Amino acid sequence: MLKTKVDVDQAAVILKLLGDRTRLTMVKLLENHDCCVCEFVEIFDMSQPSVSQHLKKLKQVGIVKEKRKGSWVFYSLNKESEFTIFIERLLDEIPNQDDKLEALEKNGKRITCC
Amino acid sequence: MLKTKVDVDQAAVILKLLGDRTRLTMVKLLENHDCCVCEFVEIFDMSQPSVSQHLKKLKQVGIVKEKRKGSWVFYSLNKESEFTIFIERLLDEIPNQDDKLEALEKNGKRITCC
DNA sequence: TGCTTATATAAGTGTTCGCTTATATAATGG
DNA sequence: CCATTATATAAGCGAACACTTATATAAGCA
Repeated sequence: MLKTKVDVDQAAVILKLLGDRTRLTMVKLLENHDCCVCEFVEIFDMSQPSVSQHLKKLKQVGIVKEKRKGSWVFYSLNKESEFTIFIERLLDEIPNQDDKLEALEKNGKRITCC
Repeated sequence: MLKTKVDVDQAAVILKLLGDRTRLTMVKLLENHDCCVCEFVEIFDMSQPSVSQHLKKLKQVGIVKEKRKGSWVFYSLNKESEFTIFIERLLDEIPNQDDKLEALEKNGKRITCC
């Protein structure tokens, strides 16, 4: 049987993780694009360890997954999680953040990574 | 113009608040019923100050509102908040918690409050 | 008025959080 | 193999969090 609703405790865990400006923006960006760590470092103007730690938390509960390509590690939304529908509905309610990636593109910082 | 989406920063604040098992369950219960503080104390088996502090946080950002009736203070979902749609869509994704109120009712603890 | 019940606020405490710097690991290319 | 680049992990730290107990405020009632 397909589970249509997420348990309250599980939902609280997801919401707590997404209740952080940085992680919420990350996940919204990943809705439409795969991104590598160094791109997030640029976008959030944040140290690389800090970015890695945020991504690790998102990965631990299965919100995102990673794929290594050469020396880069690309992150993407995990579409097979039991929380996928819940998260996608949630992301529908917040505005697109792709302007942040476009800004990278203009600075040539998107291409150097990919 | 009606705002259909919630700003990322605002969304993060809401999600952080709802990213707590106790507060999320409270809000889900308030979706269908007004509740007073003492009922939450029973339901969550938690100290009265702790319950009051959770409700205060929810009130501060406008998620809930309060109305005094005699010596009791009843809390309800604030339907006029700019986050109302966002929150109601979110609550749609988690299961009804009314069994907790029904349990109170059976113990006669619901009536003594209302 | 004084007593009881309901709720709020204050203060203290251990835990979690998000960051930092330093270091380890992994892959690339000379 | 060595140097460089990308990423992960470890350790430390101040701030925020969720609780507690003690106390204050507010309403109801004898």
